[in-house]
Amino acid sequence: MSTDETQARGRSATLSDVAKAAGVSIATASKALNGRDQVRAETRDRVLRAAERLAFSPNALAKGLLAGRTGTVGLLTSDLEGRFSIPILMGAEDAFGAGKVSVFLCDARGDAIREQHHVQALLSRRVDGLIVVGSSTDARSSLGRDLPVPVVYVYGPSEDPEDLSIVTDNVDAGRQAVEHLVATGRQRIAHITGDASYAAAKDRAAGVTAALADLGLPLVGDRVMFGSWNEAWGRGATRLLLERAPEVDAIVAGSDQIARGVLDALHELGREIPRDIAVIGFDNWAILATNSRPQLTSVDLRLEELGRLAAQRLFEAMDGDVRHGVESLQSRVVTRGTTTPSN
Amino acid sequence: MSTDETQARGRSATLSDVAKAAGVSIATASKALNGRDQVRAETRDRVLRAAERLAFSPNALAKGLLAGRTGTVGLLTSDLEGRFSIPILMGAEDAFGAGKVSVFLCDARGDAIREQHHVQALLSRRVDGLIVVGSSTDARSSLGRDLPVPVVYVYGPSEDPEDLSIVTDNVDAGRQAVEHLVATGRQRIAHITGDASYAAAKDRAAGVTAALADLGLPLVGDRVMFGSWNEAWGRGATRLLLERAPEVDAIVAGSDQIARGVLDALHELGREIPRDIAVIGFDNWAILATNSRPQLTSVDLRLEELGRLAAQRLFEAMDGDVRHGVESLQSRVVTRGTTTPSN
DNA sequence: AAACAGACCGAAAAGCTTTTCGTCACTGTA
DNA sequence: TACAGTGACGAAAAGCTTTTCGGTCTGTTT
Repeated sequence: MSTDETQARGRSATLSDVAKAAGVSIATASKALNGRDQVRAETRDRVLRAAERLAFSPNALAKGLLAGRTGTVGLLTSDLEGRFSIPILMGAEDAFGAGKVSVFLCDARGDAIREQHHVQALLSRRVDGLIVVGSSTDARSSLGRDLPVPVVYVYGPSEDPEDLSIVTDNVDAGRQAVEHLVATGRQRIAHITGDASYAAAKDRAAGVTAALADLGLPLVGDRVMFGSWNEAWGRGATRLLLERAPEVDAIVAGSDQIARGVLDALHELGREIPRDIAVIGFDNWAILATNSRPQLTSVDLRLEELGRLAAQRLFEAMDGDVRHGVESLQSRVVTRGTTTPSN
Repeated sequence: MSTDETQARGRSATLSDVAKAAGVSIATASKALNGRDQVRAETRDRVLRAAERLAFSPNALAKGLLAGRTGTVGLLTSDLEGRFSIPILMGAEDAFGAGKVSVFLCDARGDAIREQHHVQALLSRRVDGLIVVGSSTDARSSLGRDLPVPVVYVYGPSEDPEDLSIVTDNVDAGRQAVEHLVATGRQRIAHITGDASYAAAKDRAAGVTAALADLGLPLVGDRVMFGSWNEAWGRGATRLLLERAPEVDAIVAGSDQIARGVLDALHELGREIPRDIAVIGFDNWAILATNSRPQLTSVDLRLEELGRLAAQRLFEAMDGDVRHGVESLQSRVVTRGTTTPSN
């Protein structure tokens, strides 16, 4: 068949191909496809059909080159497991609107040089903004003030107060854990948590002790039990705790992992949960929380919401509305079987 | 100070700015920066210094527009947890070489429409290729044969044998699990696994039964115990199994999650691990495997390697060396305390 | 009939880089 | 002296889209 589809084989169709196929100029084709007026309905139709037929998809590179905006952002993480990054990515995708903005995900693996490398690559790709996900809630070094695009730090704040950081309020999270336990009738509360060198451990512990003090309740075991972020510590600490303070009727575990260890030890020691003793964790990590016996009540740090807010702030910053400092989000308790005798 | 850095405020420097600052033409500046010859050493030096001073970073959009290659690939996933995607992403990043290629990560969340949307967005961004990560090892529908860029399916294969898929050999994985148990002295082996509608469950079970048959060993419990992919099933199935066949001395669990449930139940029933009974899982998911008591021996599905290979195949396909069909990778047993009385 | 308005469309520039090819000056040679 | 050859550099095109502005054509008004 003789055809005027002169589009080269393999190359995807260009606007010029569409225009030729529809028998109009490039300018008219562009206007027709972008819903501009100044195009007769019949002409627009012809162009749209041609575009459809050729599977035309406008070249975002050319568009970005022209507009100065690429509709892409970089998400820089060091979170090897994707435990934080993925929910944050999803929240960001939601906020941006699917398809409107695409996200470059880069994993620096904790290596500053690799991170610098990635930043360079992202800037040369002309991302419209950068989201930096911390590997912990501890403050991390800033990417610097002189980047040509806005940056939002998430989960772990930047050390530079001039930067904008979006974090979960971990002190409040600790407080909420205690308040939930008290609301479900507990009075003798202990706290087993992770490595004291982590801000997450310190902050949650501060919230726990402050809430207990406010309520006039003791911290059972006399002090916060700092240790490591794993199940083994949860088990060991629980055994120690029950020896020293067998009257304990609730344990705030510093993470869901620790909580799993706590539950394990409690089972072994013959305590029934939640009748004899309640347990609450942090992170609300489904794989851990919904598979324990009973299912684990946990403080959800609202990572998707963090991502959504970060994306929104990034948008605002692109439009010139730049903010500074740390913005905190409240966490929220997700109630399951370890604190309430549901099913 | 009077300056010839006429680069507009805020806009990042362009090659034209550099050329002006160095007092040469754009063409010469380009050649100097890209190591082309036909540039005098002194001139090259001047250009390099100017570029440094202006923090010049070449616009990848313009380069991509010209070259027809963008140095970007799309990674399309439906794996909400990032459990498969992140290791695969990291493997791919490794293979591409950090900074040379950037990865768009898109999560379709199991929604075909959203997926189509993302594919469109990626194509309009002119990615050089696509990696599709399945949400399970079951075959998934193909993106189609008429895409303008090569596609590699990872973890779960495409239904279309014309596509290239890179997967772990789950039958072999099941076989390896049995062989490891036998090598460590077990003879009475049972298999508790997930939902029989999943290819992963069926394949691993096939490998287990085939290996047992080859070795002339019985499948303890008489049949594969299919159920669900969670700890509760692992616990329940273990209790059932020990009632029916108390002589069992090893359990192949269909996943690390199930294995955790198995371990839990075995503890409750007073069996000592690995003295009385050994347990092996699949996935080698660190958070589960290294936190159990004892630590869990598991079959590693080598996701990073999968990602690396996918990236490599994608590269080859970009260069015209297109392959078809399913390429299988062997898994590998990671030995820990539930099969060998180490520490 | 002449001028005008309005609707529709096309030419061209801008955005940035790479590459090709042409230009220029200079050196060595016939 | 004239010429070819060479080394260094610049002009310009290509890659694709959007937008502005000017042009054409039809129909209307005085």
